[in-house]
Amino acid sequence: MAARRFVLQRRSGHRPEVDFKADLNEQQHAAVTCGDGPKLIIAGAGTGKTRTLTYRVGWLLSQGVAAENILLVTFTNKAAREMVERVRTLTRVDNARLWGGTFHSVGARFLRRHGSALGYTESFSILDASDQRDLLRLCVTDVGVNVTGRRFPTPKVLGSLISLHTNTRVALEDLVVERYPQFVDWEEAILAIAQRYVTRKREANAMDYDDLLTLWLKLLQDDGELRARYGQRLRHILVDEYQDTNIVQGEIVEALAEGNGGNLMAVGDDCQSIYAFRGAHYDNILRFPERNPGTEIFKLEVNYRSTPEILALTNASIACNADQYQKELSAERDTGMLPALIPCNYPDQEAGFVVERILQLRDEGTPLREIAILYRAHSHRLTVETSLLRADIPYEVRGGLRFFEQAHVKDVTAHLRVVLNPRDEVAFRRALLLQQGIGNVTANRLWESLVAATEPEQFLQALETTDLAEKLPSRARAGWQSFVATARSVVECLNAPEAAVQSVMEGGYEALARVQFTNFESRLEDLEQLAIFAAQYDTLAAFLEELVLLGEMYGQDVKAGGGEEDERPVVLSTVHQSKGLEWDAVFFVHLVEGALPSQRALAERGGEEEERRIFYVGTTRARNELYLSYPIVRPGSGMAGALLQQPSRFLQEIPTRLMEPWEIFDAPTSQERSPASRQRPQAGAGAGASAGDDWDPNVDPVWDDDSYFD
DNA sequence: CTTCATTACCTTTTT
DNA sequence: GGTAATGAAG
Repeated sequence: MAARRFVLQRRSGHRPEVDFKADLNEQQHAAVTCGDGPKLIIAGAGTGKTRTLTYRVGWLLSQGVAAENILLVTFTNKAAREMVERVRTLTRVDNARLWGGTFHSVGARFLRRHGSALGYTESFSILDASDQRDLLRLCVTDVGVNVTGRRFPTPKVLGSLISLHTNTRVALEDLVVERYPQFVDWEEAILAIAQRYVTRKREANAMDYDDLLTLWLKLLQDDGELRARYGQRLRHILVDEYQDTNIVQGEIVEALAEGNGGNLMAVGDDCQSIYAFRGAHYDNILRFPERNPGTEIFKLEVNYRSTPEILALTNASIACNADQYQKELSAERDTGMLPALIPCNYPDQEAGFVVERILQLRDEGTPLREIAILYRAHSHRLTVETSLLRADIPYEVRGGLRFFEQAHVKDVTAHLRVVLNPRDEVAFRRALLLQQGIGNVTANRLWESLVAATEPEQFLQALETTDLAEKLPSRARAGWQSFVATARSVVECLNAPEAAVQSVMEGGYEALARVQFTNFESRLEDLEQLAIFAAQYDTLAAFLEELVLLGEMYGQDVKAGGGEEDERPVVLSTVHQSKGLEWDAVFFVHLVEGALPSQRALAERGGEEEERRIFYVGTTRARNELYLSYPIVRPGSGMAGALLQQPSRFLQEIPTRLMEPWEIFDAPTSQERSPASRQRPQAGAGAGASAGDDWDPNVDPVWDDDSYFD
């Protein structure tokens, strides 16, 4: 039979038609079209960093570089997706083969392929923070410290200690002395636990977040051939948000670049480095030129995002930091309103202001989705959230517990994990302990007498052939059988994640959830969502990996009713989570000493500078309007305990002409006229503040001369 | 051995 | 409002 010939066009070789000259300013164009070798792009806030990176990828493609020869590492998955999407629309090239993602997700991909050299199988588990705690708890038992009597660090503290140690390479002993001097007596035990933890992870065929980086680096360092192979393949390495990389990440990209002739482009803004707490290494960006000889530096200094007024304020603020690349951001946009400074008497008044002003903005035509409320720490959002709820303004909270990290989601996925990776003791125990009549001791016995297995079918066989069932105490038998039955049904679903989730639910978890949780309805809804989410994936393995590494779905997203039906809500977010985003109007709340800068951060080296950068990142999110507010009184519990707070030093150090002070007055409502219904926090006698209806002269800032803060 | 109740201690930021 | 350690009852 004669076949008809059908020629597929090679789309990846297709030359995109993009007018690089017209689309970019001079600085951007220079960075986008530069040649080979190490490059450092210092991109100020709002200067088109994403655009530049996107066009750089487009440029490389237009020069005939194949998509699979480009590695694009970004800080969040969201940034990665956005970037890939923008490249696609820009070049209309199929770039599915572009390697892109966070360090952790790229590391996981690498280790799935090459982890066997370190004794891992392809289906190793990834431990999140709570798995890490569970495993550490076992290690504490292993080491056999007597934790009664004297205080011993909790698994959580141990976890953060170990993590900081791996990410900063500071010796554990020193970290204990520096950060937890109260535990110096336990130094020996802590070291033993840390060692045990490493062993335990290997035995469990599991890696924590940090392993995804350190083991990746280890393979690259140990195996020159591998390094060369990846260098060959990844001809162009682009790293976003370089200021937030840590030592390990820095060495990973340098190791990769060693194999590709130093073709490494780092993009970032040292002024936006705000992740020191998890080991971000400021020197990575500051000393990049030293570490990579021949580095060409580009600066993007034209700000397209904010009004000149907002930019003047942010420039003035960040100028107070000494150690940085010199750059002067210039505004491109037309003039707008001065940033507003809003001193409030107490948190409720601050929240009232935010709500009232948001309603005005909405009336004036700013959609809610173009408004954000930012704060330093999650706890600062509470009063604002309550007021939004009362005013019926839809809002969305970014952050909090991630979807995957909620107990009920982890319970379900533990069943899937242990089937996929039968050496995962953490998952095994978690799933088994849910059963009635099985506790710690029984779970231990079962684990120990189980024939070691690495494959799902093998595991199932071990579960079924083992004569454990007869030896179990009678109260534990039903639970064990139920566990085995669920495992059996999950094994059937290795290529059907949705069905796997459902079989765990039907295998008894739904019934358990109804009994265990008071809010079981919303939890069951979550799990339905989980099943729907799972349906997108072909295999259990892919599903689980996406969940733990790309888990940007948040479970606590609160959406108040009201408003227009499909009106996208106001965003409430920590500054950290707002990184890379922008809004027309930004309310930066709770700007008091102790909150921003936070008390604890100030105790650390470089703490004040880091906090100032947080202030900088927050304020630079605003396009048109910026509202800086703070409550003066912190209400204590009841009548006593109220405290006066100082406005943040980051407000005080800004020249006053760069802000416009707003005065807040309470319009008495009918409710408030009746003295019995007053709900204001009462200030303590010693605080010198009272909470009457009238403007209190003790709290009222004085608006004369040049200072608002005397 | 398991399970449940009670207590103290938090809470900076996250892949 | 959440977690972790502890103790007592079944």
